[in-house]
Amino acid sequence: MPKSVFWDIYRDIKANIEDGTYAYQSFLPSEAELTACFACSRSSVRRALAQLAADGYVQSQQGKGVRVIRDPQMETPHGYDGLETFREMAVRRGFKPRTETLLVEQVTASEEIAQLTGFPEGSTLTHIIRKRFADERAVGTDESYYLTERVPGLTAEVVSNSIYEYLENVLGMKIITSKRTVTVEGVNDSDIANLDLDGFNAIAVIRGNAFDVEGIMVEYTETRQVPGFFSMYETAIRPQR
Amino acid sequence: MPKSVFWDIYRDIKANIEDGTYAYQSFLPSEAELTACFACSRSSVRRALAQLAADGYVQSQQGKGVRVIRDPQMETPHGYDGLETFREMAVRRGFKPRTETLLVEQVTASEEIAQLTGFPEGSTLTHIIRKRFADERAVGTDESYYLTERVPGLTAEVVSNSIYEYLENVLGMKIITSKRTVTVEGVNDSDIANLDLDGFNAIAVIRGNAFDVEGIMVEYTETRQVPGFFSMYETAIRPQR
DNA sequence: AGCGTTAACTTGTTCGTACAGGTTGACGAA
DNA sequence: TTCGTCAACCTGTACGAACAAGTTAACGCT
Repeated sequence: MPKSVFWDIYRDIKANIEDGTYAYQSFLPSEAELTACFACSRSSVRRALAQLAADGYVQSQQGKGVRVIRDPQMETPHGYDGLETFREMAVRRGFKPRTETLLVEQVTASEEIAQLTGFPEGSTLTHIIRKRFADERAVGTDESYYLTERVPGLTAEVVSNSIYEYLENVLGMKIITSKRTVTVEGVNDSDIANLDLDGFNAIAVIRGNAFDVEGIMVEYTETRQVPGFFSMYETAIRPQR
Repeated sequence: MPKSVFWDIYRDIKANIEDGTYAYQSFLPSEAELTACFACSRSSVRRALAQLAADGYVQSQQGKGVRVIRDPQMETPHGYDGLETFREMAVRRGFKPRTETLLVEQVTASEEIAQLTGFPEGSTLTHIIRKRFADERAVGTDESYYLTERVPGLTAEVVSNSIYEYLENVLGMKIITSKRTVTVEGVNDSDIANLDLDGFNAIAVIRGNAFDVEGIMVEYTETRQVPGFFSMYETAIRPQR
């Protein structure tokens, strides 16, 4: 269900921060006041506040209160995972995005592929390579392996649109957890052959795994993006252990 | 206090995942069993599980259970914020780390600096520029502004060691929330002058703010690191709203 | 005036309970 | 056998209560 008490509170407070009702550096009403205001339990209020803190909107201090630490004028909104989609990035920067599918094939995971992707050796995988264009400039490549057993029907036609939408809307599958490693590396021969590097000789490399609702790893992706076409946002909270 | 029930449970389960007692893809004991096992309330167990999920160790599925989605053989451990410190990176890769302080000065925030850093115009700031060496190769620069009022005593001597340790141990200050943006950009004149780029013409740029216990922004940092000397790890969980 | 105590707030942690909702396998009717 | 029902598990959400611990300002004593 997309509705629950604490998410309503979360959205409400978040909106008030973004429109300036709760100003940057000011204190939110106390948990007791919010509890009364929303006519719910303190637990629900606290859960909403915890989510807001994880998203970098507020920070609470024992004995004092909960302070707004997000200035809507300064900060750009990002998706839940902080990683800007190629399409989002392109649109935001005023480029026309286009995706070209270079390869769609079924493979059996060799030891080498298993080592690279983390899939068990011998798995049947769908191997996909795509190229990203912004105003017809090749700015990135995307090489993915999907577990065919759980993600069937990935054809060239399907892949040319959004794979994410296919998973969500057609297969009714949801990605719950994603793990990613970001590095910056020198270009390789494929990059030189495939991308309009515009003279650059280093690129952003994002390698990641994705897990479905059952906790099965269904995707391994390696995305390589030209400088200027990669951006990532993150909020980190120091644990109190 | 660094000890509380749910952190104990968190650590215990985490250790069992990392040493293989709870195997990759297996289910944890049910919340009821864990509650009995740890002789505590279900709430505490659930809080520990929530933290483990946020850290990419487990994923729960309603009606079934909590599955281990971390393979200790595959994945490298990172700090709480996923961003590898320069020192950590150097040590891990077998390089000898060294930090050189290029500048320590007090400045008053001009409109330009205010715009860049997010500090209020007119604030007194400590401006620091440092250079990072790995085996005597200049692989990164670090330009920071600290709010002098809250972070006093930043001299060249102090800065040549770890600023973080100075904040924590000498000033007794803690950074609670950090916000960061990561991009890959073409090199500028300073990079060319200061760094041993080894032919590379693009670098990782990490811009970030840090907030202390009071929720006051006390630091703005821009870190620029040569390709091969930057790595970041992240786990993202899709919200269920 | 200066200073320590205290009372009244705040958030942090833990407990217990109840019910909603998803999953699975056992059971019985067709 | 086949299929639907249901009971017995599981996690998800929400409530309420109690106490610990940090902060602040008012108060009263010196």
